[in-house]
Amino acid sequence: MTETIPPRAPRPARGPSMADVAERAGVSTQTVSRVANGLTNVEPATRDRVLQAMQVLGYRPNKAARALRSGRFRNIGITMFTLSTYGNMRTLDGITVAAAAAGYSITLVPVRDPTQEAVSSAFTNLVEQAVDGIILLIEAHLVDNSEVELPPGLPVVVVDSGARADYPVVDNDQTEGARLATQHLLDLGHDTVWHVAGPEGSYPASRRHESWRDTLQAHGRAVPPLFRGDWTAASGHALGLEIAHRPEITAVFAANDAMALGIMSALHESGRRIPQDVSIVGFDDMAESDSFWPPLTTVHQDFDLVGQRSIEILLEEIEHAPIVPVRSIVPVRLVLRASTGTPPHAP
Amino acid sequence: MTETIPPRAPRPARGPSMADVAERAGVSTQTVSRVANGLTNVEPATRDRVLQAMQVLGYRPNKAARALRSGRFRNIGITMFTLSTYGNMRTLDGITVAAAAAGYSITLVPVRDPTQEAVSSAFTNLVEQAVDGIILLIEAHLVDNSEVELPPGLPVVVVDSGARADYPVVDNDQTEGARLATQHLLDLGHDTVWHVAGPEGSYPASRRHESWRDTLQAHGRAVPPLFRGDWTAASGHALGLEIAHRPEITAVFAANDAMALGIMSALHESGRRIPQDVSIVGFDDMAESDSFWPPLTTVHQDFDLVGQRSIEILLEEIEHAPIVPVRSIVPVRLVLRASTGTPPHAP
DNA sequence: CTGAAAGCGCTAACAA
DNA sequence: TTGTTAGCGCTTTCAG
Repeated sequence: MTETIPPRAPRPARGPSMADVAERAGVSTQTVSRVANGLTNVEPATRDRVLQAMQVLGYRPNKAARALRSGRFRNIGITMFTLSTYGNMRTLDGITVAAAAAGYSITLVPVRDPTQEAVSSAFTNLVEQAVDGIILLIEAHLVDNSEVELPPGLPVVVVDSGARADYPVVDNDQTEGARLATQHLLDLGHDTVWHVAGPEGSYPASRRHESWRDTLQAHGRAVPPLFRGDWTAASGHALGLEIAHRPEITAVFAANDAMALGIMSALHESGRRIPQDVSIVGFDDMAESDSFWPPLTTVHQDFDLVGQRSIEILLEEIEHAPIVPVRSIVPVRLVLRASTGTPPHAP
Repeated sequence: MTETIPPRAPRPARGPSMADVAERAGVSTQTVSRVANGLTNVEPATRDRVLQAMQVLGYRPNKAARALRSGRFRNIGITMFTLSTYGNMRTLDGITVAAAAAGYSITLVPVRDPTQEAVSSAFTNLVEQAVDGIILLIEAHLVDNSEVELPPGLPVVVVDSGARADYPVVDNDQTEGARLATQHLLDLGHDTVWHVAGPEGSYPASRRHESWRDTLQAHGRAVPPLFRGDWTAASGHALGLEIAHRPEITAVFAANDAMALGIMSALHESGRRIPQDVSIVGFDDMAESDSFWPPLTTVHQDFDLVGQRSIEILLEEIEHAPIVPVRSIVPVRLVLRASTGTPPHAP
């Protein structure tokens, strides 16, 4: 469907420079620089001539040269796995908006796989970008692994991969979230709670898993075997088919909303009622969760705040201080909707 | 929850330069440059000494200086509204991956509102970024408006805002998608099809709307009044409540999956059955649509391909040709699932 | 295989 | 208010 593009002469590599503008306006480059930077000590008449020359020539400042002089790029690098999960996408959104408000732009460096090699190579890549600081949003244990060398010499903030003590970290309160979810189901009268976890190697998945287990143990409840998903609704659906066959399962805590959706779909298919037969709690509070059927009880994460905090800490580092191991935990809350209820009577 | 960060001495602005490495290795900066760029004409022993010096000093190349010399940044700017819609997010993902494969990184410049001012100011911002080209992903009529000056002097590709003839455009086949959706419902035997549209000012929303209308007219069917949503599931839910009260509505084409989800949720709430009472078709084919209840019949968009095409065309422009008004339409397809069926018998 | 020189576009510091 | 000088870190060109 793409029409072919005829080959052409290469476009000229460079646009007009300050020198060109200066020549056309009959002033020095310095004066052009002053105008470009909005300094006031320029005769209005001169300024106008310069402005006009810029206009005519289509001048735009060369950021590379500026950065070369100043040593600053006003740009922040972000490493992340492809934006395929809701949480990552929303966090990126929050970071981008907060950065823009502070006058910084964002450079994305994707990581293909969660392998140590891919991560290390992304770090190398990142360090060679024109960035003043780095946000790591890869939510993998790998980051936690001290074998992985974090990018050196640059301010770094780690999001959602929290155990490293040597770097500042911003993290949702995974532990509290999973506790709230599990506790809620126990409070409704369920004997125990089953868990559909996120993939191995994911830091948030592990934290939610551990907190679910700890909460059950704290109440002296049996800890059922784990269901292992991969964050997708499809994986939730597959596991949900299994869950539907087991009448002893009356309460499920899914590690994210997409998997919860898949589970609910499998339960519907199998003729099991929600929440009369099985109660479900998710994690994320996607914009759509309120429109799931039934509306999903879930743990709300404040992604915008995560983004804001990350930028705040990173800019502090960039502009004032060397790396400081701050640890910022963003609170979560349980949103009660219709997917949870009291357990069915014993058969 | 954030521990306070004590004020510190500002971090040193610059890291070690090539000159530092050269001095430590006892060679010229030129040799260091050769090693840094992986050129082969360096004695292995020399190379090793240089590499070691880099290691010790923690050298990283200064991209600004490099860009200043080469006139190229290997960086692409993207303007978009905050990533709150599925389609935008997936397209960004596709673009990022395709760009990374070509050795380019991505700089994000968010646009707050769909006002002419905000868009223009984002363009200005973008032009001053260190980018070699620009992708406009703001899917608004504004872009189409020739009053809005597109960023001058830089290669540009416009995604999903297609009527401008003066710039290359990549667009999903909105028209064909809406036609497929509407036709499918008519083929099932529905007298007519109602439409829940996206927000005014959105280019894809308009195209889907027009194509829905045209398809009905081509079949000599009544064109019912429009329902107007804003892409969110919440807006779909609100309109769905109204739809549920109208037994004459048996077939609905929603302009995206999120709104379709909201509509379905409202229908469930109101005790209307899908598809026995009302059939629904969406647009997007979100990863989750297959797990909606019932699984959603929808129009699949190939976002990865959109990303690939955009990058392909933009790089062609950057590396070879001046701006060429290519127009690339990415095909869509209808995915049949369980939310559509024959109309109910007349009462 | 290695080095010296020049200059990319810009701005800080100084001079006029 | 305006101009001159120098140099940020790197790579291209030309010599050795």
